[in-house]
Amino acid sequence: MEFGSRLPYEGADRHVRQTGAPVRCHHQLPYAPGDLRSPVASFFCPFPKRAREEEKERDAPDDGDAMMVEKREDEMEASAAAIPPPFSQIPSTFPLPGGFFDADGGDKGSVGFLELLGLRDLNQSPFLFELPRPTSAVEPPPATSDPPPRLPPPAESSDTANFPATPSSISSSSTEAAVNAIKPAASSITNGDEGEQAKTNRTTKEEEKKKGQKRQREPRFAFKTRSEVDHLEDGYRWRKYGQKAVKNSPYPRSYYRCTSAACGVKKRVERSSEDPAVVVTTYEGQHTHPSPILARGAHQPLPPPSLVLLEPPPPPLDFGFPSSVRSKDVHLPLLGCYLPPPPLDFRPMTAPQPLMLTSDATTAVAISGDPRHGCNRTAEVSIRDHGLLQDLIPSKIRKEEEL
DNA sequence: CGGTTTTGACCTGCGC
DNA sequence: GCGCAGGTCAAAACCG
Repeated sequence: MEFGSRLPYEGADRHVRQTGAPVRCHHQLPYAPGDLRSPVASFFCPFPKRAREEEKERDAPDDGDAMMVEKREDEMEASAAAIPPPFSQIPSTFPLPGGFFDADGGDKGSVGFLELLGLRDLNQSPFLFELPRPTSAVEPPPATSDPPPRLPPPAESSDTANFPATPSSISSSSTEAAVNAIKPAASSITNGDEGEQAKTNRTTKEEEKKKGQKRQREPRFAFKTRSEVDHLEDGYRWRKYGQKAVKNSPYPRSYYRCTSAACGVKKRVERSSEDPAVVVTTYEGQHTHPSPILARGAHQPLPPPSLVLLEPPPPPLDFGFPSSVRSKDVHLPLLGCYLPPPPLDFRPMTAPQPLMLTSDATTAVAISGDPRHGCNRTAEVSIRDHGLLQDLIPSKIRKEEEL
């Protein structure tokens, strides 16, 4: 049996399976998307090992920190579950009850989302977003779920919706592979003729092969969430298209694809073998449409997506909500919105820039870095737009940075 | 009946 | 070249 899914996983996934409906929770949300209380634990960029290796090569040999990060990423990818130190270092502790939000179970005291982002201690903050996409796109970490106090909703989404259907965003230097990877998928869905599409896909790959080009995956980003629910609500509808047992892990990995036509976004969901309470979700690609849920879920005319996520205003962190809430319904603030934004002006970074956070084409935030590398960039926060970052970063901080 | 999930088979990349 | 593991396909089953 290839699918070891009938084990512990079953229970956790039941919520989704029983309904047969779109993987989406309809329960009362313990918090609104973007709410600080959301359980996102940590982010990491699981982009292709190879790419990372290449990047690593380019990286200065003396960049120990960077190396460590990469290694961890590898490990992470190897077993999506492993929560390597790097992440454990992340201010993963959310001031929430029952450690629900405690990404790594550590107890480092209360830490706000911003702090989580590394703003608390820019010089040391180890964590967060890594956008290793060497040449191109940056992975906008979805600030997902968590609570980014304010996530850029699909609205900015206009971003989301307007994102050049993917490929372009992937970029400049991004290889054709990336583009091809997306187009085929999108078209297949659109035509409803997956069979042909699949063939097309393969054909494309073969062509790439002939050309001697290596197939490149779409930029991906992942995050961990402590939740009982495997599939976290993120504002989009997903269709499960596969499940595989994961080596060295009792938990299977599920593969989902965005149900929207022409949207080739995929995501993988799996539980950490080390900590079953942790769900690792990896997104690949970017949505080419607005969140279907926001579009229809509201009872009232929806404000611009961005606004939607912004409200209700995150209440003071009152972590006293019922335990029943825990993990039952985990809604991620439209992660899709964070998917690879249009080509950013990210000059080829020599080394992985740990803590790179981007919300859209014009926003980039290096939350941390290696001081030795002039990563003063670290604390370098360049906010050029009014997207996610602005919501995430207090104006005060921004001003300071700008000065 | 349309959409989603399940799941065995198949494809692909990678390490040895 | 071979084997393994990850990823995807697609037919059948399932569900509302």
